[in-house]
Amino acid sequence: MSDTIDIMTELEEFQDRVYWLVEQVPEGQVATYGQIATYAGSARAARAVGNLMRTSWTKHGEIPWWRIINAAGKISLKGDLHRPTLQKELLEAEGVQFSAAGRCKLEEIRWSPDSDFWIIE
DNA sequence: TTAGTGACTGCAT
DNA sequence: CATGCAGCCACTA
Repeated sequence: MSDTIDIMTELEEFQDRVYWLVEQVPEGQVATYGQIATYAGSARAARAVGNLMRTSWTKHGEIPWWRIINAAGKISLKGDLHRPTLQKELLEAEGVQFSAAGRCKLEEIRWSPDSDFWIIE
């Protein structure tokens, strides 16, 4: 019984962690779905992270959802038709540049948890 | 509780 | 590079 409760708790925490992590990504930097999934505790839940961004980005106005892109350094084009355009505009407004192929230099602007990440409880 | 779904990812072609 | 494909996982109805 406590097992079931623990599992449910973990799932809820995963979701909350994802939102929290996304909030940590600073302006001008980006993070990948897989990255967020990893730091949230489930390295292979990248797809699930994408789902969370898809289903509730409008409900979390404080979350910089546009700073989350795919591992190829590109903006995911699936789903909503207008969101990709808006996402690109928002990122470019922060100084993120995209190649003609729609790819940004992930190696240079990828966010990584620094000291304060571990200090915050 | 089960089955379907998708803003993903790494590897092969 | 661009596609295709199978594996993965949390969310939802």
